[in-house]
Amino acid sequence: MNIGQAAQASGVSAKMIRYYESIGLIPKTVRTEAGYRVYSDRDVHTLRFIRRARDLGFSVEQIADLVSLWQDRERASKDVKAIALEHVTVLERKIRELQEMASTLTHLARNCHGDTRPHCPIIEELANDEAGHLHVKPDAKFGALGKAPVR
Amino acid sequence: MNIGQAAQASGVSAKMIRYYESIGLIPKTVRTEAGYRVYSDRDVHTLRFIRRARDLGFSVEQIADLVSLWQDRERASKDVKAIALEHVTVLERKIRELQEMASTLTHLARNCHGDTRPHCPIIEELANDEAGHLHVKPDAKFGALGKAPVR
DNA sequence: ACTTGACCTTCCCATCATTGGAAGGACTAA
DNA sequence: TTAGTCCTTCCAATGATGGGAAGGTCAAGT
Repeated sequence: MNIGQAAQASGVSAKMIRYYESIGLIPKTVRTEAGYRVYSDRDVHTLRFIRRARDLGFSVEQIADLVSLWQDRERASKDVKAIALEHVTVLERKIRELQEMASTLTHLARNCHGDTRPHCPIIEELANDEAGHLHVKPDAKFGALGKAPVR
Repeated sequence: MNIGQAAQASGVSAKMIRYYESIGLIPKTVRTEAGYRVYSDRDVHTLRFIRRARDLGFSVEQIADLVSLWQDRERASKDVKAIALEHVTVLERKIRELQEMASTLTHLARNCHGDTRPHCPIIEELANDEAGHLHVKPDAKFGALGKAPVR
């Protein structure tokens, strides 16, 4: 199977497969004489495992751990559980931050007429020198919405 | 006021002030003969406005809009409100995604003994060829947790 | 006057996951 | 043979930010 077919079958783009190989998340594949990468069903299985973990928001670093645990038949389930629960903690913190942002904005928007007049509490709050702070102080983990990498 | 003092007073790092200038979010400042940037209280006020908007998760692009609306005394409040509400929509979608990730993982972890035996539903779910999909399909806006840029 | 140390300048690099594209080789079907 | 699709590697960009180097400037203390 060539990389394109493996990509199709696993849901991981060919670009990302090469990238995962380059960073050592997956081992280097066998090549044809012409240099084409060749994938087995087993490789596709691994790629799907990786894609699902990405869908759950695990970082590549965490996925590397999960993959090796997956392939280790002697592993303790607590090792896997620990990674999962740690990730849940991070997810929940981020959820709280976003909820605070959303509720602050919703509150401000509710008090904004939204008409053609210039008065607007949203702008006024942002410009307010007194307040000095808003409800949310994002930690150094997640940035603005709308641009970050993905999947 | 030099850039360090402006940074202190506004809560925006000197690095970011120079960056914001380079991308045109804030205008080029006056310089001393030696080339030092000089800031007024008004500039600091603008920087604080920007920092608060960042704290609420607005992208630099959105902030550029907000800043120009802020400085336009004739602007209609609906223009500001529209930006805020659009952002709230994005925030809420992201919150939902993260909640689904967290609940899927929590569910799996609850069914994992977390002992020294190898049996682990978390790994099994990730490796499951049948399921083909998990609950969450992140959109192309936000990446894995734990690494993205910020504030 | 000279040194020290804190500040400033610009420039480049790294992050993280991902996409895009260019240039060129390989394969397949007509 | 040729067209078209696939593959290869390499380089660049994304967004917001931090880190650091190399060098200039300033203010205070000796």
